[in-house]
Amino acid sequence: MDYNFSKIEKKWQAYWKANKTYKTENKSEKPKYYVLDMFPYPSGAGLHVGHPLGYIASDIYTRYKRHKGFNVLHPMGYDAYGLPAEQYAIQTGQHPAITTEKNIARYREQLDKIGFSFDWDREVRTCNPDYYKWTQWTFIQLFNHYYNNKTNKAESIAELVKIFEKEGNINIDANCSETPVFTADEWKSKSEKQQQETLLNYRLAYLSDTMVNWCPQLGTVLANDEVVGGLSVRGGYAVERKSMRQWSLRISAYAERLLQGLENIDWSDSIKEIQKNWIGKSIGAEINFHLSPALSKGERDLTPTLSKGEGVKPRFYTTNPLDWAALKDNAKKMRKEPTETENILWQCLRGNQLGFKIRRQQVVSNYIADFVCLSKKLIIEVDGKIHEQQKEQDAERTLELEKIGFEVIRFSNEEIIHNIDNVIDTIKYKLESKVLSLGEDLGEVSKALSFGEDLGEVIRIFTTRPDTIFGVTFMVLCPEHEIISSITTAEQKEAVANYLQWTKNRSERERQTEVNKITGVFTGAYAINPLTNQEIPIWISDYVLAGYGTGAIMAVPAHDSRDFVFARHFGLPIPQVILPTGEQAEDTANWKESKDSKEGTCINSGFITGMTVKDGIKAVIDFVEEKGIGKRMINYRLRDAIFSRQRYWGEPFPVYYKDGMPYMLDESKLPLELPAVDKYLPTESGEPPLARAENWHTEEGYPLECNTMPGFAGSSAYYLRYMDAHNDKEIFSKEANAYWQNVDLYIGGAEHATGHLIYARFWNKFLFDMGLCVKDEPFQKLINQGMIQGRSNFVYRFKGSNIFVSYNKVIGKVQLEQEDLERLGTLSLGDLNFHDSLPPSTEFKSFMEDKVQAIHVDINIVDNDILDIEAFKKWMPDYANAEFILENGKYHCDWGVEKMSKSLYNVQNPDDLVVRYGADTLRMYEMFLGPLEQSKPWDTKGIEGVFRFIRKFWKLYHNENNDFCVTDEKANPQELKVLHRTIKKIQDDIERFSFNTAVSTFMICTNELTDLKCHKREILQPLAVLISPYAPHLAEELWHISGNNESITFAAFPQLNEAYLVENTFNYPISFNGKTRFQMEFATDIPVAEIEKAVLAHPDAQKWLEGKAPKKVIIVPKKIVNIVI
RNA sequence: GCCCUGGUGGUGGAAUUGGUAGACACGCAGGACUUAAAAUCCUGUGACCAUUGCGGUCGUGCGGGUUCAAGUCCCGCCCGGGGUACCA
Repeated sequence: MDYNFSKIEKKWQAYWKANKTYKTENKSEKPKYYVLDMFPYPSGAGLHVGHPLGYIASDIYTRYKRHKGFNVLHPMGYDAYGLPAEQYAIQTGQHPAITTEKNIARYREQLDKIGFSFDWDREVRTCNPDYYKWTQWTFIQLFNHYYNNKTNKAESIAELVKIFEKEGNINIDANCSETPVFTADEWKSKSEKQQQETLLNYRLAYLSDTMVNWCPQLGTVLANDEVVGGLSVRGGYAVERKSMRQWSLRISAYAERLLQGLENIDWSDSIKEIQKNWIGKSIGAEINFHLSPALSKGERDLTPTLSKGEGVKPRFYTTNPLDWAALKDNAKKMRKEPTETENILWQCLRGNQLGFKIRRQQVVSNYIADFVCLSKKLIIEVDGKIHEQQKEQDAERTLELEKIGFEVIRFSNEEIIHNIDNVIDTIKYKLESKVLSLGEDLGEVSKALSFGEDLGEVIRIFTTRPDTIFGVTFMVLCPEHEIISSITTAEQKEAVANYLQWTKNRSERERQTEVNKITGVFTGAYAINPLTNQEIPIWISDYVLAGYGTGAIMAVPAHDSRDFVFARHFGLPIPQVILPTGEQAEDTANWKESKDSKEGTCINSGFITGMTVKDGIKAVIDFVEEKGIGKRMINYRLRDAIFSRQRYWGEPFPVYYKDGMPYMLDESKLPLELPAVDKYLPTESGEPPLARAENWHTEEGYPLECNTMPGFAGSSAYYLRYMDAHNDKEIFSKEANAYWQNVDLYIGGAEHATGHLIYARFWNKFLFDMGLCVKDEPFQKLINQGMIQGRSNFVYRFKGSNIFVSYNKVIGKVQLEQEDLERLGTLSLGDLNFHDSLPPSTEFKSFMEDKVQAIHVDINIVDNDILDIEAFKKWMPDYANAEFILENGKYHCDWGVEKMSKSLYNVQNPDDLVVRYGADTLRMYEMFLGPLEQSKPWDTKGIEGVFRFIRKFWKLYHNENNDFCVTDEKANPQELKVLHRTIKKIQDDIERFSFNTAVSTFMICTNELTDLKCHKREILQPLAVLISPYAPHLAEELWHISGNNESITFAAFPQLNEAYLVENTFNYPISFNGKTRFQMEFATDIPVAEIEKAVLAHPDAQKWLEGKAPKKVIIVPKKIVNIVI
């Protein structure tokens, strides 16, 4: 053969290996460039053609950058921990390390055959103790740090402890679990255990009881990104919610920085969007809704029934939450520091002395009454000296209080000091004689009923739409909400208990799949809308999630679809409060769904009526902040990452337990190696496999952690370790990191958007905070290669027979012959006359669809959609006696694009293709398929074209006898133009990662040079460098036989000389009203006016003008001439 | 549902800034070479009309719009792929 690719490729692969051509140094005069691939999990199946797609692209870019004079770091390694190897170990008893080792060897062999320029000296394997030592080390650092909101970075726990010792935690603003305020003294009086417990609230790696995704089949918990639709991503097993004591990483502390960081990195919009959604920032407000007082705990029996007594439902309270919030501090202060006269009077009134319960400094409406008897609605005011100055205000106040049914009596300071007995008598008389009208009577209130104060029982809700607060008609709590037990009324107790039980037993999957099922229960309690003072019923439903916001919502049925269906189902009112732009208010009874409009005007909304949604939101938040009943709040959906796995094949935690508290091993004890176990299964008591290990404790005898780390632990900082892969003193040296900085180009699948790509950014930001790495984003540019889909082939079999019919006869494109019909005689084909009904009719097609069955057929026995009938018969025993109805003597298959999968018989293995066409052809073909980022079907038939091209390229350098024939003859301008046009285009294309068009460019260039019969060194030597990133073996061979002794790897990229590209003439398309009609060639420097003259004079132009004068002539130099008629 | 993407011949795709739509390749058809096959080379290949020749009409998912000019920009839909989901 002319071009012996297998000999050439083996030769140069051996050369590169022997000469360590791709070994990269950490010190160089050259500028650095870091190209990284997402390292693979070495599965037993080996690589398929989808795998190397990204590796080829990154390898091309790497080689290109080397030609451009960069020192390029391009490493590879293995994400070696993982479930498949462990599952295999459980089944076979073989240690997962052995399986992994074997799979890695296979991967390496496959990778080597494709000619990648990885620096294998830097290889990492996450399961290697030298590597996971630093995973463990980083975990210790996470444990020893907390997130300081004031400085917005991670800081040392040791420093935090110092602050606790000095001033407690009052001044600490940390991103931590909920922790009560304590003083320095309180801190010091805590036991060691208590202190450790408190510190766990702060640590970035912390142990806590968490609701986790427990997967019984896998016997482990899973992170949120490992669960989709209630099923595990690996294996598709059911996942349930369960509370377990687990390690978590406080990634939520970094939510804002993870979000902001997206602004400055060059990633695709779609992947940024996925991360933004995953982080899920929502800006809104937390607002306190007070419980309706009469239903506060323990006082239900004392319920006042001021208004129409509807059973136990109260309709009265002395003030509203707003005023209470505003005045409570004053009231309390005034109680503590009474004036002299107030005190004298109080001593006579207190403790039921008069037979009536009197309270002092009670908030009534928006005033603080000095004394009040609620059961008789009597207020007693003591007027000090200032009364003289504010008589008017006091009169007004009296009037207001009378309006709401109170009587006010006043005494002066003098009266009380000099005539206290008289004052008491007056009061007593008033109280005894006062008779309230029916329904107004508050009844006898014997126990202390501090209305205002007990309004302090609040439920905090989170909303992003505070502007809709006037449309709230009920509140919904998540079933886990802790307040439920204390607010549920006796009547509702049973119903609530039943509902809570039901939700508990409902699986996460059921909950998610039965979204349309509306369920809920009324607690019997009411809350007060702080803006309207209306009471709203409090419901419980599992459509409110415990993990988000406060686990409680204010329901706005008119403007939230979930609240809407809930309100409809339970018959709750639906008032409209937002008018979407351009709409009229309507009766919500006629609505089919809510109007969740983000734009519009507030209506029926008190003081925000008429405002836009945007202004309304601001106004309400300002209002609640001012009143101290709510505040601006930002919520993130991002949850802390659960970091424990109850599995064997993962990094052991460097953790031991003392007195039930976790402690970190000393760094000198690292790595803590994975111990041997007898079985890779949980123990009988349900402990993780590590509990089976012997001597799994420290030298002092403290037990070691039995969980292992999850898959993302080892992949979160591997890009940093590559910089200094063999450093046994530190995770990487400062110098190495200072030189390599971060990854310039990262290529990998988009499926890691919410897993690895978030965790790695978090991990990196933490190391950045520690001052270990210099960049706070790990991956500057990210490209997600598209999936390579499979192209499946189908054959059609007549149902109930073993007769296969060729594709075009199924769709009716080719007629069924008389003999075909005879062969099908036993299979009734009905009345259709096929000879007359052709060409294909939909009728025919649907008829046939009913008669035949599509069967997947192995793509390896199909060539160009033509089935190899003999191979098919041998393929499966069932088909040994298959009969065929052919077209033109061939069996044509149908085809379709599906995912690449063994079960669909459409898997392509790169090794076969390398054997048949060579690595260079495979590399170029994978690029030629289409844009890197786009998903596309793998179709082998196109590979022939690339193979032809490569041989044609080879022939530029060789004559008919396959002898090297490059000459030193001077190149002519035409040849130089071809070369430099190619240089320009190839460079442009690589820079914008458009590898498919680059391959086309090589083809065009080769076709042109072939036509020119060009065999000149001046052209062909630079051309070899140009193609070297794509077809490195071919290029290396041509480079050497052209007389070079060094590897082509570091040859300078050909310099573009624009001078060769200058065109003297341009062939103008002449268009009329935008439609191109003919062409005319003009010199590029000719004046526009002359072009116009010449064009209009052209006979063809005259034809199109039809004698009319052109309205306008547009001439864009070197682009187009357009004549408007 | 929401968000992101994409939709161009029989197929993969090209058209980078609004300026000749379909480059390049596959496939297909015809031809050359050959005893034959493979390989190689040449010609044609968006659809429709015309075909003796010149040629003409339509055409980038659909419907509008902006412009001298739209695959490309704007508005409204339809369909495929991916992400996400009671996230308030």
